Amino acid sequence: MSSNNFKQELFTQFARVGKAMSNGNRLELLEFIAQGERSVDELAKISGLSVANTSQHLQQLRLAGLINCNKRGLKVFYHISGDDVIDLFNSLRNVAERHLSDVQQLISTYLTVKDDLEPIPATELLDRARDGLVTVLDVRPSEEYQSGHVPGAINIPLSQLEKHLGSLDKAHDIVAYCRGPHCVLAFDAVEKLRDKGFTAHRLEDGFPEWKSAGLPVE
Amino acid sequence: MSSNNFKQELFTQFARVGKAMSNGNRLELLEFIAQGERSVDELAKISGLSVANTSQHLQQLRLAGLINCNKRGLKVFYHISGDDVIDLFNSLRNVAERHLSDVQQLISTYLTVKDDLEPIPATELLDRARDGLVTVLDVRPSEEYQSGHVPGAINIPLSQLEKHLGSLDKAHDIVAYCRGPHCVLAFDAVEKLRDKGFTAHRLEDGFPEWKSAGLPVE
DNA sequence: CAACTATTCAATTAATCTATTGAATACAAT
DNA sequence: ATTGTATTCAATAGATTAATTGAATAGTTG
Repeated sequence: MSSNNFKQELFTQFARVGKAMSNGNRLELLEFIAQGERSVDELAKISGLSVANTSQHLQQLRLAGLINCNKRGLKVFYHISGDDVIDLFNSLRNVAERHLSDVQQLISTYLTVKDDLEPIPATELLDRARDGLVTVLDVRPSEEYQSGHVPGAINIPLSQLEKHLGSLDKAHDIVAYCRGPHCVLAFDAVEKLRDKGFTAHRLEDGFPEWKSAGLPVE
Repeated sequence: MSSNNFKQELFTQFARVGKAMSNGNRLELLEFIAQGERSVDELAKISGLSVANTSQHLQQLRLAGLINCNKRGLKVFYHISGDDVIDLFNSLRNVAERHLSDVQQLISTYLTVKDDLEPIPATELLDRARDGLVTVLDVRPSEEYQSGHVPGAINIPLSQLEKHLGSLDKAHDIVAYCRGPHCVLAFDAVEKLRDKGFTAHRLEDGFPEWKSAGLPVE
C-alpha cells in the first residue's frame, strides 16, 4: 500500500528535525542563534567547541531547516529560520521540564537557592515602566542588546554591573532580564543589586520570549 | 564557572527529548499513541515492527518522558504523558512542513494527485447535513469514533468499507473525514467510493481540527 | 501447578554519529 | 598577485543506535 509508504517517508522527514535537536551542543547553538544573528566564530567561542565542529553542527541545523545563513564580508552569519522554530524549542524545553525528573532535579538544585528573587510578569513591567516607576535593566552582552531589546531598557552587561552601580537610581525599582528562563545572568544581577541595597526583581522569561510574545521591541 | 556546567547539563537533558523524536518509527508510534491508549501488540501490528523492537522504541519514548504506561490484565497500555507532548509533536511537524523542501515535495506529489478529491469546508457540511443531503462518514477506527465524532456521522473504518458498501445510499453525497490534513484514510475512502459509483468528497481537515475549531461534537 | 500470553531484557551486527585533525576553499586586505 | 582570515570539507577513530534473535519475566488461564 503506497499510502503507508508515504506516511513513513513523512515521519522519516519529521525525524530529521528531531535528530537535529538530539544533541546538547546543537541545542545550545540554536539557543544562541535564537537570540540574534551570530557568526560561526562567535558561536564557537560561546559554546566552547572548535570552529570546525561548530560549523558541522551548524550544517546539521541548517539541513534540518532550523537555521539559515548569509555571508557578509568575511563572515557567515546564521539566524533562526522562523518563529515556529522558537516555538518548537520552547515546546521541547517545556516537555523536558515537565516530564524529565532529571531536569526537575537539576533546576531545583541549581536555581531554587536563588529563586527567592521573585520574577515579575511582562505586562506588569510595561505598566510600571510607563509610569516611570522602574528601571529596566538588560544584563546581556551589548551586541545582543544592540540587536534588539525591551523598549526603554538600559544595558549594563553583568560583567560591568559593579562599575556602573553609581549610575542607577536607588529610588527606582530595578527589573533585570536576560536571555530566558534558565539564563542565570538576571539571577546573578538581582542578587548583586539587592546586596547593594537596591530594590531589584527578575523579569519572568527573557528577551526571546518577550519578542515572540509580540511585545514591543527597540 | 558552574552555571555553564549547569546549562550544558540542561541542554543534554533537553536533547534526550530530541533524540526520542529522531526516529521515524518512534514518531509514528507516538502519533498512534496520541490518538488514544494503545497496547504494545496493537502498536507493533499497526507500525509493522516486531514486538520486541516496538517495545524498545516505547522504552525510549518513555524514558524521554513522552509517554507513560500502565498494565491492565496481561497487556501494557501506553498513553501520551500530557498535552504538551502533542504541542511538541505539532510544532515539530509544523517546522518540518515549512522548512524542509523534501516534505513540501512529498506532500505536493503524493497528496495533490489525489486532491482532485475536492475537500469541502466544515460550515458547508453542517448546512448540507441539516438538509439531509449528505451522509457524513467517519473512517477512523471505531475506538476513535466512540471517543468523539462529528454529529450525525456514521462510522465505517476504512478496513471495513468494502463490506459495508451496501448500507450506503447512492442517492446521497458522501463526505468522509479522518484524523487530519495528512491522514490518508479519507483520501483512500473517497477514492474507493468513487470507484464504486458514489458521489464522495473529503472533509477538509479531520476530527481534531473540527473539535478544536469549536464545532459541535457527539 | 502447568501451559500460555504479552511484554521486556540481553546480546549481536551493521549502520550512524561525534569530535578531532588537517587540508581546501572563498574572499578581503594589502 | 600574495597574504591572511573565516569557514567548510574530508578522513578518521571511538561511541552510540537500530533491528534481529532468542531467552527471561510476570501474570493469567485452565
